[in-house]
Amino acid sequence: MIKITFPDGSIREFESGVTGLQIAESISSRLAQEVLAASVNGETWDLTRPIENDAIVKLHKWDDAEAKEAYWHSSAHLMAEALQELYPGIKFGIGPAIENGFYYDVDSGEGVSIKEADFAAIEKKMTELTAAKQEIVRKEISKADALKLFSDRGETYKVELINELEDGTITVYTMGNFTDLCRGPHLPNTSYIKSIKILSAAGAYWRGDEKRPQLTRLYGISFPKKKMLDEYLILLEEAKKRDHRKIGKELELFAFSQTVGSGLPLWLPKGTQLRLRLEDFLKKIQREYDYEQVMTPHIGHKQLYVTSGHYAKYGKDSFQPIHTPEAGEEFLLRPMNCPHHCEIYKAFPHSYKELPLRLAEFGTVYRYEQSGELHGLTRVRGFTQDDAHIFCTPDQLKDEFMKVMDIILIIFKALDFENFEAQISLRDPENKEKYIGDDEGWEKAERAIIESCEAKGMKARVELGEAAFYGPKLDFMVKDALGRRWQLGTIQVDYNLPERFDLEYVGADNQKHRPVMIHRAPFGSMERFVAVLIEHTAGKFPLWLAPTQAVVLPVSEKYNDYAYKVAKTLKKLDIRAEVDDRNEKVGRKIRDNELKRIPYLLIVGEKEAENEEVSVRKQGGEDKGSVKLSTFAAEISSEVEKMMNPTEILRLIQEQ
RNA sequence: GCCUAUGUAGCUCAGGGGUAGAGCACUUCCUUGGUAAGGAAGAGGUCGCGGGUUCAACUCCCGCCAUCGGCUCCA
Repeated sequence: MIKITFPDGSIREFESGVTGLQIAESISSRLAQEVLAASVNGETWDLTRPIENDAIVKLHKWDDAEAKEAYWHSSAHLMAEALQELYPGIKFGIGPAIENGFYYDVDSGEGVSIKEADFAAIEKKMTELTAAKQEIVRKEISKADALKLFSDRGETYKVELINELEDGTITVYTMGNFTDLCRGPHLPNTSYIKSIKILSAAGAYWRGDEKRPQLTRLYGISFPKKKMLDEYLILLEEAKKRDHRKIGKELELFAFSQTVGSGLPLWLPKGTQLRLRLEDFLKKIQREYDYEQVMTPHIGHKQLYVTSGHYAKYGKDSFQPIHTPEAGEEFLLRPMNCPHHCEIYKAFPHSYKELPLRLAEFGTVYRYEQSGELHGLTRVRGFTQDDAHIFCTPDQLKDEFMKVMDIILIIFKALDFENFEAQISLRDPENKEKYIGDDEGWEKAERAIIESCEAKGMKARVELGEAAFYGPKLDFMVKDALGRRWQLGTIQVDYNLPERFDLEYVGADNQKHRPVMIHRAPFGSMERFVAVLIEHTAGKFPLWLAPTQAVVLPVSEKYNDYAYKVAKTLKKLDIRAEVDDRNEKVGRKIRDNELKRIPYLLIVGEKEAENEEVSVRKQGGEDKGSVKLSTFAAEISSEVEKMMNPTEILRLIQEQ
């Protein structure tokens, strides 16, 4: 007999060799139906794998991540089995469970490609296999046997994987005629998988290496109930409606032109208004935090980037130099603002008394992103960073770093970005040559970031090898409508550029010292931030950001003049209003999708026109009745003012 | 850059070797104290761009450009 300890601390005895499924059956038949995987001493196991010794056991139902992983992983195998039947000779790469569903990388052979049109057949075959209720059987095998098994079948990709594994740790899983190299865990049999959808096919390089063959990656998802699949598909549809590219077009925020160039966004009047509001908000915060605004050109002499190290690292993959007609000089479109700001620092000598010096600029930069990488406003070739560079003494670094964290938190709070993830990106210790600068500087910088996060109580994931080539950083990531992660705010410590630009200050000891630099961009870039903001709000912006804050609706043609007068008066008070005039010959009707997103509707008719009033209705909210135009304007202004108050927001954060 | 798909009216999309279609939007008129209102009439397209095949190409073939979903990359 063995002792099984449950999560609630209770202990029960079972025969040695009992399985997770049997334990579930002993508790209740309903649990046995719903359980999908088991954790044994913290490791996820197949439900059918015998437990030989005393163990702590937790049973996982669908809602646990462990259960979903086993479920989708088995689904990936099921898809592979179906593919093996449909495409004889197909070779398999890897096929894991992912955040939403699973994929399998396959090589369908010369001249054979699996396309969207084939999905239905694959789904059908998979469904057949689930109906067959095939047992999924785990087996431990020796490395030699594994190599033989897979090389006999010509599974070159699997053989490569096996070669890297330790003998004695190798397991395979078999279902029907399909056997796959796999660590597991898996479902007991294929009948658990009920509703299946193949979602997309895409190319993916073997082992993520663009020099190696490109396999076909088939993405799919599966659920234990048809209703869950339907709900998921509806969710995807809903997410597509929030796509910033769609809403950006509907609300006339931004556009692209083939003639201007791909990845070069054009900000339309309303989008520009939205963006300027965000910029004003940040400027206001920066005034409180003692930043100074600067302005620098969009191009710089090639030598500037040679000095900064950017040219050596990225010169060939950037927009190529601009040449002058006579002097034969070379200028680059700037890929970043820091070198310019370093030159500002160098323009005058500095005393320790002036530090920290915080130079801020909404600086537009140009980067030649690969054509396949461009994506709406989130990945573009010309964009504006809400950049600032802080030059400080080493002693001031941590304090400055934490102040920048505050700014980012204020912004995320003000815009209700609750679900951000913080990531500390450090150097890859294995590949130090990829980075510029000495070990000591790197270690100091990395320590400063980690300690700041600790001091602020910020939970951050640490990623090795994700640092910028000139220094470690703390990034803030937010998901878009479809769950894709985008990096927004970033804070980067840099001991390196001050060295390269030979930046100095005179200390209290009257000696020259090297300042430390912090690069930071709370929004990241205005383009990407606005994109994510659009997807978060589905284009229904808070009042203070709304591209149009009120729409004026005359009840009939007689009151058109008054409606236009109202809109004009409001605009003078910095409240953006438009007239939706159904009779006006030259006017543009407000699109219905847009109308729903405008916070206030102002209805004007005879009574209002006589008394200089408007009849106010809040979208999706109460009818405020008729009020004086000036009263309405004052109310909106004070509401906007309140929402744009950084000290108030900081107070709110500290209260939590 | 690579793999898959797509490009037809302002928008969403259908179509198909022989003069280009729908719904919504737009214009005019009638009706309307209104939040995707109804009726009637009308206007709107070099079918992404460039070649080729053909008596004839928006449709078939080739190349390019742009876009979607991924991969790689990401200062």
